[in-house]
Amino acid sequence: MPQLNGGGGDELGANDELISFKDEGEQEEKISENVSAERDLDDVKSSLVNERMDVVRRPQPRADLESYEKAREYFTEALRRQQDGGFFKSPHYPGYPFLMIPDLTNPYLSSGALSPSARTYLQMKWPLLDVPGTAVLRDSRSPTPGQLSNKVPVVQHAHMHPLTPLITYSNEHFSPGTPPAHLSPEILDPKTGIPRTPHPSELSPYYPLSPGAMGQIPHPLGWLVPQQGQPMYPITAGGFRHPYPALAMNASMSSLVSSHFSPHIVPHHHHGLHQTGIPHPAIVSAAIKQEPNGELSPAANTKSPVSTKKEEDKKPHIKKPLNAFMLYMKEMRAKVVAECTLKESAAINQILGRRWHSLSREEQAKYYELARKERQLHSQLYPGWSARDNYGKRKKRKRDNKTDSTPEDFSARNKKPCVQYLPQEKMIDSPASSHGSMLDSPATPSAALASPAAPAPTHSEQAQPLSLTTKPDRHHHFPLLSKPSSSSSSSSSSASSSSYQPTSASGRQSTPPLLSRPLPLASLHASLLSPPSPFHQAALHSHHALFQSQPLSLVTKSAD
DNA sequence: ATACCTTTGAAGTTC
DNA sequence: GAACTTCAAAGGTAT
Repeated sequence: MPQLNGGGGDELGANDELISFKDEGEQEEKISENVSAERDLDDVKSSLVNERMDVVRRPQPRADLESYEKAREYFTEALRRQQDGGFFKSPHYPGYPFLMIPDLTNPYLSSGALSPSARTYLQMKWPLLDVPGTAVLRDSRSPTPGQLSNKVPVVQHAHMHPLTPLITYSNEHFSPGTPPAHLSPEILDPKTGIPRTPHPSELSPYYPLSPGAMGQIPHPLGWLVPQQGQPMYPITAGGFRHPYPALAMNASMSSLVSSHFSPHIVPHHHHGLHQTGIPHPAIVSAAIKQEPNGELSPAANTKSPVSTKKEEDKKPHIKKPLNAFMLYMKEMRAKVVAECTLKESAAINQILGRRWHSLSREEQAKYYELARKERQLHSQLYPGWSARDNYGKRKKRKRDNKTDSTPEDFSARNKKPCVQYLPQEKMIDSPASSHGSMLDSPATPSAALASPAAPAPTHSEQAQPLSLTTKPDRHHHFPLLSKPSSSSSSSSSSASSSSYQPTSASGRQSTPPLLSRPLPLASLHASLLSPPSPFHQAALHSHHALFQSQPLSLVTKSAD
């Protein structure tokens, strides 16, 4: 079980890291094949660097600074704390259950105020920690909704548990403009905008309960209870068992959770509610997303086409549970964004992707475990839900080619050139102690950890140019435990060499199955040659497939 | 206004 | 069972 101060934290905050990001961006820009582009890139880089430095060096501003500045300040402070080994020493997820903390970044709670949430969260999160309460309060109260922009969460996350945001399936509902909930007994219904009085069940869990008291309440989801065997969630057996309290707490749903909720509070529609009557963050208003083609879900009844379609439209969109990487992204995005000036999600994601690979096995294992639990919760909440239900709900990507995309086409398709991967980042990213990892099995992290065979993935990646352009071929990934426990079989073993996971062998969505990132073939082969651990075998297998399927691209790319 | 981009992983579909 | 597709988050960018 991960401990609070556990290890390897991927401490971000380091200035070096920032630099690496910058470089990355630079490289990304370099993608352009022409020199002029590089020049532009340099310019951009310079500006980015300067900006970055500003952020890093900027003296701690005071309250009178602009919201943006404040945001940064907070973030900086958070980073400092992390580095100081304080509160956020490292992102551990001992308490996956934290995700269940009601109201945490609750997208439905228009109160928007992070304050109560944050406070509650902190209190619950580390009930045993000897954390200065003032500090907690100070952090949580700070940015008022008005001060924060919609992107506030980014900053706020820095103060919250890294995973807190993970649970919020739909942040889009977050309303920064409303007053902090803790300032008023009233809670605005996110949908109706009508103020309502929070039900005791909504508040009691957090506010009234002292950290110590909370531990006395057995958590219904024992498996979620984390560290030190201390139940952190004040969820009573008879009461609120929702695995996603955050959701349940949301204005409209919280009342539903209670047996004596006020009818007027209940949304006129039941969409978004689990059969248990408990809402889930994954539920998105049907209005937001609806099936273009009117596809019916299995649950659809047999009504006339018209009515059915209507029903369909009203049906809540239950989002897929986040996978390990998504969880990681949610957590780290804020940091990356704060550390560098990059704003494009695509670029950020590239960085995150690399960082993900640079994570130690243990670290990744945490996310896999979280993801596994997320899936479990999700399945419990929506037994009948299938990923297929969401198919077609999103506009179809314009996927070009694929069919016609031959290796030759590949180059043409790529608008962006490959970026050289900077070793620096890797080194910085991965804890010194960590040999990079890769994967492990979420289900059995320990097993993965045990595997000595794993060559430092980081090395290979560091040495190898990474193409930001296309997706790294997943084939190179070692088997992960993607299907953790439950399902599969895969037990995966750990990964050894780089972060390659063969699990889903298939190529990624629209991108051609080409290797954008020149594979660390040498290292890969080396690793494969070594001990024939299951992991290696799997890797080998995947690679064979890879080579078979796209030999050409591989060669060409690597040559680069 | 909305799709795209970009990442990895999970799960679905297709063959 | 391999290969492929879709979606999950996110937010700037492009259309």
